[in-house]
Amino acid sequence: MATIYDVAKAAGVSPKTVSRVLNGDAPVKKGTLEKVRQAIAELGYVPSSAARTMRSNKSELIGLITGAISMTGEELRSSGLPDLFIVQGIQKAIEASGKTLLIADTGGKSERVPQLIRTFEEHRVEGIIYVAEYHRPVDLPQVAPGIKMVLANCYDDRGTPSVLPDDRKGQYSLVRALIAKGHRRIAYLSLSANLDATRLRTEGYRAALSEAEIEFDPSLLIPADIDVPDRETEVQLLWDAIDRVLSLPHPPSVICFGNDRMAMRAYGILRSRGLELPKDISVAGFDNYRLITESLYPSLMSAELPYAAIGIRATQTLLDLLSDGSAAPDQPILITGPVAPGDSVLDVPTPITQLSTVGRKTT
Amino acid sequence: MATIYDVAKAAGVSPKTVSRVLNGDAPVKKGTLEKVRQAIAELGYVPSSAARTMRSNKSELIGLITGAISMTGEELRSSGLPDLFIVQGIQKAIEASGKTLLIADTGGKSERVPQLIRTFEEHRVEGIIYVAEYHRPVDLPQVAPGIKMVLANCYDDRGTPSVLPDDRKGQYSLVRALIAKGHRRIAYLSLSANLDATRLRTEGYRAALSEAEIEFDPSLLIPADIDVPDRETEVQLLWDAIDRVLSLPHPPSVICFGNDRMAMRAYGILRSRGLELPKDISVAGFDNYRLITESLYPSLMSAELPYAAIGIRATQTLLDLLSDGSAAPDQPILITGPVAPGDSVLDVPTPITQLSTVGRKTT
DNA sequence: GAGATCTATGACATCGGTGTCATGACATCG
DNA sequence: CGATGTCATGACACCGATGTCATAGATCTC
Repeated sequence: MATIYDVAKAAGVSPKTVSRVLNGDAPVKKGTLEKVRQAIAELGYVPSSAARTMRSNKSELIGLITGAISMTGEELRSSGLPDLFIVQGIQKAIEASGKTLLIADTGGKSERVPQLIRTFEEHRVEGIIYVAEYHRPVDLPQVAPGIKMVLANCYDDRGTPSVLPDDRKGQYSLVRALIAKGHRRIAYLSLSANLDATRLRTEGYRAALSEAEIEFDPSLLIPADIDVPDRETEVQLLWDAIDRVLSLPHPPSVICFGNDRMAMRAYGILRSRGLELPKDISVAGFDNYRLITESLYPSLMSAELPYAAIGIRATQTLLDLLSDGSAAPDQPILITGPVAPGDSVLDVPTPITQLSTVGRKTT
Repeated sequence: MATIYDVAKAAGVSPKTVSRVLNGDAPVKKGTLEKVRQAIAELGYVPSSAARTMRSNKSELIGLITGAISMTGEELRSSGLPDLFIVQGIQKAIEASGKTLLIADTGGKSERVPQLIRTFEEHRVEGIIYVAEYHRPVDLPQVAPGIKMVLANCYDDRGTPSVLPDDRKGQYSLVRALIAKGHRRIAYLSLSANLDATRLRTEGYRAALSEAEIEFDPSLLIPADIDVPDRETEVQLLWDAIDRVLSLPHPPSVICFGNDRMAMRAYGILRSRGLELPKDISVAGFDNYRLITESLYPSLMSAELPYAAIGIRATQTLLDLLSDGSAAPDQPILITGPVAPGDSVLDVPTPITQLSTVGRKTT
């Protein structure tokens, strides 16, 4: 591969002049410029970023650690591919900044993270973004001083800058939309109860209820997606949970599910019980995983967490840290998303007079 | 960040000796070794890959060009995420080789490819893998001599080494499995007719039929997934195609779809016509996109193209080219996959005596 | 015991860019 | 017209590794 010396020789100038042409950091005579340009083109010269990095001590590299790529196969998660959307957002934002992204995948094994960080350190990345597969706390090894770090979809107790989905507000907005459509008996079959997301979403669910003066009914709230290995058990759990809320003396008019996949399964389960959607029962999902929400019939109403935006925001946070050395945010940055409409939720015509009454009866 | 000189000074030896400790390429006295090791640990020294690359002219970098990451959002493709699985396979294989992967995403804009290649050239990657989003011909710009290239899920007319899914065999195996279950009237609602995949799969479909001495009936073969912008039209096309085959004087007992998403939609359409699955009509998909095949009820039978394996194979091909300079394969390497069983296909009890008769009547 | 061989280490040059400083050719100014 | 400034360019050192070669001792050989 041609070097700057080859170009210099071919153009009959010094390497430094070629450098000036490349970087435009000093005036070069028109004729010289032409000669150099031509030599570059003829030799197919491409400058070496390794040499540049060495001289300038700036790599223009950003490291990204994720499990998103490797996790799409066998262990396909139920919620869609949130971390992949985050990676997508990061990708876009980095590209716009002109830096280069090094992506390392954990392959699902967090014990490999130190090794990945080590590789990044060897390449002298300027910053690292760590993307978690779901909203959770993490405990990462310290990185070399001078390398900035930002967490996406996760947080630690060390004050590392962090960007998180606003699960609380997501569920709040969804339930609020259901109430606006006239629903008062709203069941919530959530994900596993020990997830941060579930805790926050439950808060949002209750906040929306209380705002509408609907009393919270514990029998309408069931964690129905405990992490079990096989699909059979998963489906049984869901089936059972649906059965429980439908058998209540005062059954719900709408069921919210912890994610779109649960809702998709529920379509089959509800129909096999002879219920028509959304006439007999309304359904709402979570994540707005479009493959599901838009392909199902009727289309599924769902709360969307803007994962791409999380990635973009995390990248911006990092780039800010790198450029103006601005102070790191000391609180997690929360990103909120819209509610995706869908035909899976019935508009319940509720006369205003009845509305408050029903609300009280329901309790 | 500490350099090898800092370590040398701290340990009271020459930089070269530190280098020897790092690379183990020459004997070092035990005492010296200890001193150097300790200095490295104390200073948190990590060697600079930029400097190494410069000296050795070996970057240990592999470039990957794909649209997989950016294409998971809005323009979610109907077939699942084949290219993402390929990327996943590549990721795994590269990692095992000890090299580092640079991932660049086209963002769906192929005109950006030259720019991405340029970036890779600056980083002096040793090889580039190009992953296409679906099985198709490509025409990529020439890369700098010395950089090897391998195509995954695509091919060109320049003899660039290429790894492809065996679409022909995939559909062949699927139809063969259907025939083994006793089906003789097999409809095929394919993807757009001008795709390589469709051409090859149709070949496979016909090969399986002819092997079983079932005459090919053109009215059972309908391209039903023309690329249209809106979902409404897509669904209408599918609805119409299903209608056409079901209205035939001799309707099919099973319908194959061009991908799992079409099959998923068909579930709703068929049911809304009062048909029960799989009692009244059997259904088969393509891709074995697990999120769909395993979540649907009944679970969907589907042909699987092992995309991860394509990625792994492409990587191996590239690594081979890099190491022993072995000759590039002059024919595309075809990767075949299994048929995923599912409850969407009914076992048709067919007495052997009847079998051949039915087969002949069908024609 | 003198020369040959091996062991452990260091001096130095080099990879490909770029920052610093010097220099020669003009242009400008008092 | 000599002093000063600007423009265009080049010489040289340096970034952080490592290959090459040299060398001082230690060990071996006949």
